[in-house]
Amino acid sequence: MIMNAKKVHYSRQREQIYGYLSGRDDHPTAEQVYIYMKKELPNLSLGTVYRNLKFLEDSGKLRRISTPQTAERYDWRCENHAHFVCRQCGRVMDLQNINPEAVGAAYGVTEKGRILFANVTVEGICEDCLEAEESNHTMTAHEAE
Amino acid sequence: MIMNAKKVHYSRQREQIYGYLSGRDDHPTAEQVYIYMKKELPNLSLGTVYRNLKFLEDSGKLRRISTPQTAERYDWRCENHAHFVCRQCGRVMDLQNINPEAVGAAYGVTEKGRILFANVTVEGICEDCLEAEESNHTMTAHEAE
DNA sequence: ATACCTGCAAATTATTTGCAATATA
DNA sequence: TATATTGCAAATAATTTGCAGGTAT
Repeated sequence: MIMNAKKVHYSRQREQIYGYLSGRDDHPTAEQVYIYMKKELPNLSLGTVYRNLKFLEDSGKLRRISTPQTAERYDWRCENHAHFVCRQCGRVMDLQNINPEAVGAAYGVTEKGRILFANVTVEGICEDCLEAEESNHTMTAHEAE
Repeated sequence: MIMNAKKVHYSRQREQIYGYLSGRDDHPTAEQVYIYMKKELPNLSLGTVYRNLKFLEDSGKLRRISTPQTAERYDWRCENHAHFVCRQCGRVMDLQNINPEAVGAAYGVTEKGRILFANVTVEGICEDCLEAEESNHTMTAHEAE
């Protein structure tokens, strides 16, 4: 049976949350969005942020990315693309686009299921953290393990 | 300065948790491990399960895998390999092994950071869920969106 | 004997949800 | 006016942690 599609009302909160996210390349968490937006909308609530992030995700305007860290991050670039995550500082950087079917083929998806998306996240230590670590070592000598 | 390495004591809990995980190919969550282990060790506590999973992960005997679902899953296969996750039933299946450097190269890691690991997860609907969905459709006619 | 580990319960963290009030269509 | 959306606070879910007692070395 036809589900009566609920009509979407405009909301300034939703607009601004999307506006904040779009264009940036640093994949903020819900909390980060909240803290920033609070400056412009002082009585914004965290629940509203979560609700709108989910709404925007469901309507295909945002993508949620799960990293080995706890909190989810949000990305306005919706084409399927890879990420690099620094294990030290947690930064998430964009890499190239991905063809999910191709990834499935490359890594041996054998069954006849439907492929919708491929999550490719390269983990490591970013250049900056690596440098910081090195200069740290030269100063304090060797650490044991 | 040399950190006095703490010596590891044997514990039956740790042994059995690892024993339970190793060999299986369905990637249980901490809760699932707990529920099962409880049968053999009736006064096992969930905290102990978490502590040991983390211990085993840190000592390189288990790998933790983050899927789009909430709870973390644990995998005794530690070589870097890809997974297929069904968005419907949540099942996680093993795919082929991965060379993290190769993935980095393939998707354009440009900076000189260190590459440690690559997370490749193909998302989709598995064969079983697809069939269930289809037989459902033939019975109940079309759904609108 | 010492230090690691456990069970238990309370604490944290991330996210979701019920509800009355408010804004949009 | 009807209903989507909000703010607030309470509720969940997943995981972590402090502590007192138990266990391995």
